[in-house]
Amino acid sequence: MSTQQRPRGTQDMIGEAAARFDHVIETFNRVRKLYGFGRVEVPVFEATAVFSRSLGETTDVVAKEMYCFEDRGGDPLTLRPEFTAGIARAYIENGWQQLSPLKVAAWGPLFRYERPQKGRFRQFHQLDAEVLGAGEPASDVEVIALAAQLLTELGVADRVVLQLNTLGDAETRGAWREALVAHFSAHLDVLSAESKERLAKNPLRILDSKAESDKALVADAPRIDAYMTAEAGAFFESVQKGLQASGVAFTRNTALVRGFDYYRHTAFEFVTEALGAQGTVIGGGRYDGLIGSMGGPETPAVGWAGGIERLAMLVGEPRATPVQVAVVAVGAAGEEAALRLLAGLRAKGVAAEQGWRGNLKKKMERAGKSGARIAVLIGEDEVAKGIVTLRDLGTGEQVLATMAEAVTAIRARLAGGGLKG
RNA sequence: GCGACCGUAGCUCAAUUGGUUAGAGCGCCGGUUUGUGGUACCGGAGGUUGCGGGUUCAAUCCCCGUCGGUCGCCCCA
Repeated sequence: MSTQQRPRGTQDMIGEAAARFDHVIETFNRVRKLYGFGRVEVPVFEATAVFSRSLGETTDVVAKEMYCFEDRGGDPLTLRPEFTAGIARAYIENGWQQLSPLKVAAWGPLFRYERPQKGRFRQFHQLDAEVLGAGEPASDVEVIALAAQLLTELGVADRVVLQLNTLGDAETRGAWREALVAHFSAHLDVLSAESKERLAKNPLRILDSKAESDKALVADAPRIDAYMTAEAGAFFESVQKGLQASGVAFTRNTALVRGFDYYRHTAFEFVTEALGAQGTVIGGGRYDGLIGSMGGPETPAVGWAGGIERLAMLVGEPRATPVQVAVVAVGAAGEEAALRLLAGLRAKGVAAEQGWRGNLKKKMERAGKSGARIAVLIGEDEVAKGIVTLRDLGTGEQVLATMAEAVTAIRARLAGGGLKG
């Protein structure tokens, strides 16, 4: 492995792993259309400032996790570490406020220079759904319901719980934050080293500290509910009612927070126990302050991102999607007829392939492994008589069909469940 | 960036206290069957034991470094 090795934290996938990955994306694309989310395409790299300004210069992501480079013209660029900043930039740059409320979805690779672990990679992939230009709590409900249905359709809902919290409006958040700083500052002696760090940079994060020594302090910490403005309280209430009406179960987690100041109101995470420390499979919230802080019009927005690798690890064996028909040319005599038949089948939407190599036995072996339900044999005899031999690979029974009607006969049999019929 | 554990055929794993030529199952290739797959039997290919250095008569095994993975911290999907 010393010669050519993939970069740390990247992955090569084939077979089942690739199929799981693909299954997550296909399910996402299907479900997001049910909610009227169109596709948005944004670049994989952006001017570095797009991320450093939106995420904040001092955050870990910007300070030590971004893949930054200069292109040949000397422009500072960065491989995207998240979707939201690029989408927000595009919204501002292209005047998409005219289209608001804008419901968009994306998926693709993201890059973070981190220490890899299970479910954590340097090139990883996320699903993303955003509503831009809507401040109504119903839009929060909609994006969360989309995520919930995605998890249900992936068959992982029973192993994932939705944790919900609110960060309030700017006034609420500010007052709560002040109270938290005061509370933790009064107990510096027992605060863990990590949390002292957080106190300066990101005090809300102390709430989900894993340090034993912090637990008691965190339990006593002021709760946001005591600082909630009437408006913020009503908003949160409305989101919760909406989720109930939508049939989406959730639990309140008062320690669930977002570090960036532009996050307001709703914060949520879909969490599993099955992936160790990387338990969050989908995380999101409302970020009403972001687009304004990036120099755009003040624009309310809410959205989420979900880790494709993490979801792929949770889904069961994806149902295989083998070809339906294996065409077997027996000797040189059948080769052209086999190609004609393959073209005819595929044109009619029947998944079909042929094994190119080996004698009949080998080709049949390959046909069996392909998972096809029907093998079609075409050799000298068939060509001479203008027929094909259909073999049911499940039962082994064989019938003949005319070459001219082969495609319809095969389709009928695939629909009918076998050669009989 | 910090701490701990791990690294043997494509995959999952063996290999006595350091001791001949590093084995097995699955998979792959070929044959038993010159127009018939899945089960069976026979055979074959495939390893610089991640890489580099050290200790030793002798290293898959002990030591150091490095690369990669895993688990946790930070942070986060």
